Amino acid sequence: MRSTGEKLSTYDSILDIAQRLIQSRGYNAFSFNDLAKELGIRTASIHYHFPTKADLGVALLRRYRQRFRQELAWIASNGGDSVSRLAQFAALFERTFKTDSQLCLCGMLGAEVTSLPKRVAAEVERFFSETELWLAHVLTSGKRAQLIAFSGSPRTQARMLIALLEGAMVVARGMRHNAYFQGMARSYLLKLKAA
Amino acid sequence: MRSTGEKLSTYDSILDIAQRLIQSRGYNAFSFNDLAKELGIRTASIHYHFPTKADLGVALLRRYRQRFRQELAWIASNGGDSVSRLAQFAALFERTFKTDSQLCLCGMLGAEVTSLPKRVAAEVERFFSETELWLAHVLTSGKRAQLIAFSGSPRTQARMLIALLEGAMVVARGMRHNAYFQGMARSYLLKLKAA
DNA sequence: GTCTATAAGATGATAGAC
DNA sequence: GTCTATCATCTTATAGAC
Repeated sequence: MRSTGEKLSTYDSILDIAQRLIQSRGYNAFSFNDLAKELGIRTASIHYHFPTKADLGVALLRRYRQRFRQELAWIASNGGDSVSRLAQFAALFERTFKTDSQLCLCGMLGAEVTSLPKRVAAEVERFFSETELWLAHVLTSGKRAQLIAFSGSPRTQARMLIALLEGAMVVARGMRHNAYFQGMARSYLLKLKAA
Repeated sequence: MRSTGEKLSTYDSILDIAQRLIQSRGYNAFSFNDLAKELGIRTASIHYHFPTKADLGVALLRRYRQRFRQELAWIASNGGDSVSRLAQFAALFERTFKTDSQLCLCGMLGAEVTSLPKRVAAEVERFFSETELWLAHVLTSGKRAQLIAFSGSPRTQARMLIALLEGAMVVARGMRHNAYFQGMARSYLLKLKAA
């Protein structure tokens, strides 16, 4: 239990900074030196907490997946219906992008996956699998309750929504057009609503 | 005019290899050494053709944009209707991904844009702007001819399709699930068809 | 837990010979 | 156009002192 204002451990701070750097520059474009400079310590000290860069990557993704699972659990249990859950899901991505046009951590790493340590790549894979499963479940419930209408399998529909959100971040960045996100997720979700 | 079997110039070969490497690993994960090894020459020789890595990036993106424009021009002029044009557009991306699960060059660079030389980033931006414009035009024609139905602006709809395709590539890669693409673009295009 | 010192290797880049 | 030689810099990582 962490009380308000308590100073973060070096371990946690390293993960925080690494996450921000990866979401904005990518795994291959941040270094132990970047972390060391921001923290005001030496790179050797980073290696004390994370022996290799791959170890840091794995730890970061484990934390990221756990936090994301918690967000999904909260959305699933806060009383909203399926339509509202999808909107809240999309809002998670919108919120991330609003911060300095940051990508989803796994969106970035998905693009870079070929040049990533295998253990890190495996964590990325798990993130998408879990997310797809959760979304497919929401879509299935929504369809059964006749709140949502779509053709094809819930899994394909889940994939479309994830791809749309991840892609929207990538393209919005590529175009350096921050309002890009605005209409898009909304447009898509509107179409899912049963008439 | 290049006759069949004519040997590629070193200049062109460099661009070819660089493109493949960026589409599979990213701009920050390929080096002049990678190019040199594949070509059987030294890195100094690469610098003769492209003084800096940024120069190489800009030249590559100019060529990529030009080729992409030609593909779009062909699609616009080969007699198909709007629905067929959208399908052919999506097929361009599907084809790219089928080759060793490569990303769209600008999808990859869009993700990496924050750590890219400014001149390179500017080329990425142009790619997306041009593509969006072309797609919006096709969508507008299709709607006018009552072949396509959608709500919202053609531009938003164009963005959705681009985001969906770019995102699908990123996520399919992240999941190392090559069949991911299969249903998705198809599902989306089906929904666009006027009843 | 953090430091200094150090290592081995990669990277983008240049000068000048052939 | 390609080479050798060389450069400064960065990068991940380790050993051992404090």
